[in-house]
Amino acid sequence: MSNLLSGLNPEQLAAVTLPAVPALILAGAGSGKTRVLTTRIAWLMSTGQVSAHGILAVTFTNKASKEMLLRVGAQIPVNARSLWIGTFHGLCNRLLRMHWRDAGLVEAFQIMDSAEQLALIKRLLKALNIDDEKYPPRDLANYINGNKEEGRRPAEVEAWDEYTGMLKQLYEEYERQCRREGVVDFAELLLRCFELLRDNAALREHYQARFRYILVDEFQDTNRLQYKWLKLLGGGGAAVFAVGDDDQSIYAFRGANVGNMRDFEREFKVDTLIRLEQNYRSQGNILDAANVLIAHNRGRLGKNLWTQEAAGEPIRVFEAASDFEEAQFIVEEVRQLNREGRALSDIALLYRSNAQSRVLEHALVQAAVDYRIYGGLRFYERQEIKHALAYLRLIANPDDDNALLRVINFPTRGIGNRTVETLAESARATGTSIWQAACGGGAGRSAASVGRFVLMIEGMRQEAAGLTLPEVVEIALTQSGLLELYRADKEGEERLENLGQLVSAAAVFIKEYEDDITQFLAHASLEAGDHEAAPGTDALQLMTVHAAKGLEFGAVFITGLEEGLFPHDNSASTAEGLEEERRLAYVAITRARQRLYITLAQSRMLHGQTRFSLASRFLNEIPENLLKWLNRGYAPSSAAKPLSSSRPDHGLRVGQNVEHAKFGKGVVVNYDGDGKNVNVQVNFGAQGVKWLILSALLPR
DNA sequence: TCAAAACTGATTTTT
DNA sequence: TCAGTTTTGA
Repeated sequence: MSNLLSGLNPEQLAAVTLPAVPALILAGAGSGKTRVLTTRIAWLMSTGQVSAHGILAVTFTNKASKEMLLRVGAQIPVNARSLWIGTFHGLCNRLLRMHWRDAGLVEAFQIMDSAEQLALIKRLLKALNIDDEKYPPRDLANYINGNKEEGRRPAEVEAWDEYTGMLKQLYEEYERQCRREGVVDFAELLLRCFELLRDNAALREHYQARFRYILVDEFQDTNRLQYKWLKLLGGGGAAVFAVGDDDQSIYAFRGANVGNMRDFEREFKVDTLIRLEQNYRSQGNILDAANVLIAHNRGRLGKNLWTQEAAGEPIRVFEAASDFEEAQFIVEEVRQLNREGRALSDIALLYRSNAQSRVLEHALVQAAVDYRIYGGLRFYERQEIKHALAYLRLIANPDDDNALLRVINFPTRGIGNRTVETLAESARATGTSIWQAACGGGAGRSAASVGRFVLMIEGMRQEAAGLTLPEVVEIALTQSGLLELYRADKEGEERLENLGQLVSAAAVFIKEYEDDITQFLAHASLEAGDHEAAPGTDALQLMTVHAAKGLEFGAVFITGLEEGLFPHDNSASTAEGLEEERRLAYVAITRARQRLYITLAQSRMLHGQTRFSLASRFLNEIPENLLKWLNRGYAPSSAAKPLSSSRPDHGLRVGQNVEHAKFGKGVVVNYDGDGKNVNVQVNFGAQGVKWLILSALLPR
């Protein structure tokens, strides 16, 4: 055990060895958060305070829960089955599978991903003859998910006019349809599990008595429903150990509520708040910059990172004339770093929005620098995989309309749109699934084709009964004609390969978990596979700042540090939005170990137009003594061209820097008029974009 | 039934 | 600008 605890700093040690009371651990970036979490689990078990059976550890991503399990396992022998470590959704799925009857679900309930949820909504609107321009499917999905994440069923939803009344009604219809099909969406997993525990005293007390220790990772990212779920489960006096960092809360837009941290302190009567402020990642200047920047936010729980490391290098700043030039600079610098011996995989290019990657990629391709982008298609999201899974879903639960519609005519088997619509209508009329309608005949002219499809699925189901999961997958691939289809397709080679991998995945699954189709499908829905760089190859890492959270690199480039882009225009108008942008910048800075670059461009191509902007206020918030400007006083180059070739005599130029007595520094975006009456549009960054008369401006 | 043409909207995203 | 979606037309 001394072994287990050795090397921990005093705060880490205090957190790891806390008694069985609710505690909030404020864990700064790079402060050894995961180590504290895993060591606490190992310590609790090795000291005999609790067995694996009594511990529940919750994370947000599969990646995090896998890592946690791995690292606990490295410290102490564990039985992965009795130790419940998983994502909120994964754990709720586990509980609902065990108690499906009490939860009011069908045994083989299927999990819809976001795309499937949207497809179901579109279908619903069509069936109900609702104008999808007045009620956009996306908005409706947000409305439904939003309500579920607040714990509200249709009955609890407020409606005050025709429009909101319709939304409420559609929410009801949506639920009815989900029930008919035996499917649940992601939010439903959480809400249904919450309600199960809330309404079933015996079950609630059972699990409250079982999980005496609950550990939560990334607590600042929890939404209201997840918080309520934790409160319910920990309500029996469990020691809830919440680890989080309010300064790294960057997911408010998807329902994360930082306020949960304060609520937790109050409602769980936390009197042990531990701050992990020693940073083991970044050098001094980088940490200083991060600390000063984040200090501009209000209402923080408060934290100041420090390090034993030296100050290190200053932060390098490069202001380019254009996004193109910014990319050129970065590529040159990356090559230089690489020549100096830094692996490409230890260098990251971070950006606020995905659109920025285009120019960077272009420059990288030209310079033949290997790179990887985070955020492509994941394994289980591939078309051929989705098709294969749809057949498996029909085997497990034929009432799943999404699955049926996806493959009833794929590969094509003479069941056209018309026929499908007839089936859907008759299903609608009788309140059943499309499968039921297909079984009942009445498909008009194409009755024969539909009948063959039904027989094929029935055949698969019967055969599946006696086979192992990988065998069932193979049957589905063969009998559906998917394999044949892709074999005939000269570009189907990669798809065939992926389908082969699906069979392997099924084989791995039954070894690690269970030989059960539904469980495998749940696994596929909850864990769509990762889309990060394939290990092995040394490649430069490109990603959004959001995607970089939790990662670290020797050298980091934060690009596009401009007003309007970072902070983004869409967020800068509210105090909360702006503070979240600042936290995002904080996350970006704290990714770097030794070297940090901040780059910006005076002009940038956006939505097909050249935009001129000023340096980000975040850059101005970093003290000058921490920065090293690589090209201060740089004159705008040819990228800034006059609007018209016939240059007016006032000498104004789009992209020109100007100054205003009240609004300060700005950049000319546009102008209008000639001679004496010239109006100029100026982008003043944080002060906004304004139209002014020329005489109000001074050139700079 | 498919491909071309027209249209639209563009911040961040895991489960 | 450009990618994704929907409409149109042969």
